[in-house]
Amino acid sequence: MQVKIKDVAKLAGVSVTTVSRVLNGEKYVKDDLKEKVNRAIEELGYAPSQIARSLVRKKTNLIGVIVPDLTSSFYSTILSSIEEIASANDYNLLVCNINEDIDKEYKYLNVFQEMRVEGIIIMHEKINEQIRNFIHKINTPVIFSSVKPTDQNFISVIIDDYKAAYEATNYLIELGHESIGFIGGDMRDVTSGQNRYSGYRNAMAAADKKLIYEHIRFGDYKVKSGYDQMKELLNAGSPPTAVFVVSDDMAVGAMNCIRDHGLRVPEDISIMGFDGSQLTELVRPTLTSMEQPIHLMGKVTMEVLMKQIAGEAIPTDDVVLEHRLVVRESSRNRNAHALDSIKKHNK
Amino acid sequence: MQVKIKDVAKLAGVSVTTVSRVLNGEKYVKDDLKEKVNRAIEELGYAPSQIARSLVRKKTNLIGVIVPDLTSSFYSTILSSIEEIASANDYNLLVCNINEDIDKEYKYLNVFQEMRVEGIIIMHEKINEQIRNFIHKINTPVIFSSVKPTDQNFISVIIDDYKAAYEATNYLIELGHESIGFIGGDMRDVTSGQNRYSGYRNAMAAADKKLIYEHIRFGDYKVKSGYDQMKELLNAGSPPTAVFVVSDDMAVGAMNCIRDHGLRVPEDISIMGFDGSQLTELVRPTLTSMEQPIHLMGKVTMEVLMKQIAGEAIPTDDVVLEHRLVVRESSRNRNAHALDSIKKHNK
DNA sequence: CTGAAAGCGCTTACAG
DNA sequence: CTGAAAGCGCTTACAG
Repeated sequence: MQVKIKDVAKLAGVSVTTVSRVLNGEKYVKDDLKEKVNRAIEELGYAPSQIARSLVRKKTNLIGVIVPDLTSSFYSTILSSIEEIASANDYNLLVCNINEDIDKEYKYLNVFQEMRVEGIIIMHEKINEQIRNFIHKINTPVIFSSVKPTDQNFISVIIDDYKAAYEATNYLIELGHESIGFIGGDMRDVTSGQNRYSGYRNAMAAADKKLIYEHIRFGDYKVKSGYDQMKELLNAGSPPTAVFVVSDDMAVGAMNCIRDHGLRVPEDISIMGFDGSQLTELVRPTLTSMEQPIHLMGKVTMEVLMKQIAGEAIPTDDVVLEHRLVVRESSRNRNAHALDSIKKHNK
Repeated sequence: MQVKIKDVAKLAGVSVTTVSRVLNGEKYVKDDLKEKVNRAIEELGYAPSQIARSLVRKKTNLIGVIVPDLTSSFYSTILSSIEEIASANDYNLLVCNINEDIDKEYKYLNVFQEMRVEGIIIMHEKINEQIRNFIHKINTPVIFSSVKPTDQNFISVIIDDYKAAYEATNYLIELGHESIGFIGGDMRDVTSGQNRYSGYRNAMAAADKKLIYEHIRFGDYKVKSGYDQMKELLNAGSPPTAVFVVSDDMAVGAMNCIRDHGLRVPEDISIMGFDGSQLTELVRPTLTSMEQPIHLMGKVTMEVLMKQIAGEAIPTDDVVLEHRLVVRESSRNRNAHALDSIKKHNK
């Protein structure tokens, strides 16, 4: 039922070759023929089939993207940035939301292969053996964004999570805090689990602060787990005066928990988040956070992937972007706490 | 370089027809041949080209989705829900983020046509003449989700925005509020602009409350505009004791503004949001909101679209889902305000 | 500058 | 149960 190139050719009184030439903007078509063809196209409302075209050109202009959770502000911001660059370069995005479902990921990876996507972007690192093998087997460029799986053969666009966590912790130490709690991520995640935890521990060690294991908890990056872990932390004897939380979502949950327990941020407890999500400016008090360049991360991911596809200088190393500490209302000097206590005492 | 069906046939020592039969799970293939073929597929790591398959079957399994803003929690939740149903039915999503760029939408619509998507989902209603004509011209099913353009020929999955806004306003009236402000959306939007405003006005009229035009402002649904509009509203003489804000994002902005002005929610001003986004539970005080069934909306959108594609009973009318008032901490009885004032006075 | 023909990688009648 | 052949809607050498 769809009108095809043959119909256009017939109406214009030329060969399909000529129509194809006009379609692809080739020179060497006489103006009058070109005009006839364009009129026929217009009249029939013809749009060339990208499917047929892909088959012969062996180029689909498709990129497959695997997102862990579309409803997360962090990932959807990266995705939106990827989409912007893709669209500007005539690439289209096939989007898969896996929601913890590793089988769905494998299924989608197969779909990507069948669709002959030109490149694949993956935004999580919990890849299993099956997926690892699959990625190695297909000869489609794959790039990881915001995460780095253990496998050295994959390239990633990331920040230095260890260093960022170290600096975040150090900032709290410099504020004069002695006991600094930690709410980490999934320790199966190298990037956001292990590296951030190491950064915290080493910063504490370097400053001769001892780790209090009741002040160290692990969540799943989401708001609710931040709330739940903070609750455990508050119930564990004397709470810390500052907590470094490795995602802004969890940090917001932690702040809510503190508030619901009748304590105040930052007067009683300082909170430091991680990511630089929209939430930081939204909540009250606003959230101090070790920020990732989220938008840039998506942009660079897509740009590097396009280079890989073009066969240009394939980066052999990860692309490491700059993190940035943004101080807002949720953190303050330990001395301020002391003053507050005095004030309270004098009341 | 990609291995193709011919390679599999050669290795298995059968015809491509037989390979195709095995691939498509047809009966009438002897077990031993089937096994040979499967072994060859395995050995070569063969994955059939969906491109070639689409061309002959005239079926792409592709759905095009146009999202106004991927980073918005409202749209990304709908999208995630659409993706869930699509994926379960072997449909893949081509996602376009337009970010207010109407030209990008038109461009993408053309891409959708060239990609021969089987259906199109659009989540915004500011469609212009060009887009309207285009949608009418192509014979691909189109469905609108969460919005309803003026054009009667398109079908939408929505809530009754007028009624929802009426009830939201009425709830504030029942709480005893006399002066109820309003922060609306874009009046060029029928669904979320005009209908919600009408609901507010008629509810006020029905209760004999007079409209105070200094208490009526319009934003763009985003947090910042909620903040800005609330500021204007607070500066306009005596502020209202309650404000109905037509998006949760704006409502959060409004709450922050109130707080930054040294006033409290809900003690001084009650706030009612709209949408039922994740933010409602995240912010403190938690946000009372007239909620849309966001997740269901995405699900139903995709389900109805699949029916349209299958040519089954095409719905001639919009699908109207139920809204729901969820009361949280940001709203309270006007009497409570009075009591608060007295308390303050007696201090 | 223009067109006939081959081919992209599959599926599907058709014949056996 | 199996295979040769035509065809899906394009593009691209090739020849003129």
